[in-house]
Amino acid sequence: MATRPSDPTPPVRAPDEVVGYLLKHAHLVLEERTNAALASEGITTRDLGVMRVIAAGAARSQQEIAAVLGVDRSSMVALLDALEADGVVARRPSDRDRRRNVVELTDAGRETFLRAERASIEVETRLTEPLGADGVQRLRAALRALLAAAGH
Amino acid sequence: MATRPSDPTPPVRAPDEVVGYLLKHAHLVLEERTNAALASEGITTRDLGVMRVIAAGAARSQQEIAAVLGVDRSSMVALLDALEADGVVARRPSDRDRRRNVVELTDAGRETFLRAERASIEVETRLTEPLGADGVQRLRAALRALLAAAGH
DNA sequence: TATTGTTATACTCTATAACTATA
DNA sequence: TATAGTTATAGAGTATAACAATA
Repeated sequence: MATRPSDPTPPVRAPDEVVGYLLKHAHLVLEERTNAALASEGITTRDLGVMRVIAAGAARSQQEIAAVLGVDRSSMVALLDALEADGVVARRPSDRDRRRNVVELTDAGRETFLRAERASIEVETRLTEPLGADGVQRLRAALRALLAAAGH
Repeated sequence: MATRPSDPTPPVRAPDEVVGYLLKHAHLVLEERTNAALASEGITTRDLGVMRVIAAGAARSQQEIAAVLGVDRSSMVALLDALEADGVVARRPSDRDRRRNVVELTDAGRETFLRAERASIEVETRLTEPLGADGVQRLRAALRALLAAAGH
């Protein structure tokens, strides 16, 4: 297996040459810092993700929100329970299909979202500062291309 | 940034404009495909990560391996138990400090590692194909810079 | 019959604290 | 006293399957 081009011996890669390692650790540090920045709002990075999908109008029912975030609909229930208990989102049965819940931000939720999104952007900007504005855009484009190649 | 510089209303970002969202989903799809490619070797993406740290000589004791991978030393125990039961790694007490375990790949483990790393590289290459070889290198550089900015 | 939200449940991954053996 | 590995345990986060209400 060492000599044939069709079956090469791979080099031993250092962990930080591996894209998966880099993606995982970059995500972990960004999430950790965002959580710290959102602590005063009483929400987590994941909560902000849910609120952002709602605020962006990218989804309306619980199942649609879950699909955008890539989690199961059953996992969305507890997440929305907590946000509803905090008074930042509201659920109401859809007029057109009463099986579905229309999920919306409350007035307080919109304010919380704007403050939290501002803090989140600040963390993201600070952490990606060494890349420059162009670099961040290229990073986003590369990750989107990777996801598109995977059919996402 | 719409009116007052010190207290701007953030735009409502689409989820796929958010770096954290892109990092998380890119990592998930890469891990999922790597797991599928490694299934025939009987190891997971995480197992390969551990074996890579050992193979690269980036760490020798269990605690050092755990530190490189960013997990607790107690989490490393079960991980190594499974790999040792599979016969791909071996633990022996260090001669110089008998509290520490020197962790090494067995002969079979080295072969498993080479096959698995080859499969892992193939998955990574296929998924990052639309970026081109330069694009992948720029992606790695950007993620390393981000981690370096965070002190990692 | 199929679908939405829900519940009960279990599984994976992880960390914390306490233990042991060594230093 | 401090450290490496281990164990017991608990907390997130997740999914699967079954149920009620509705389509």
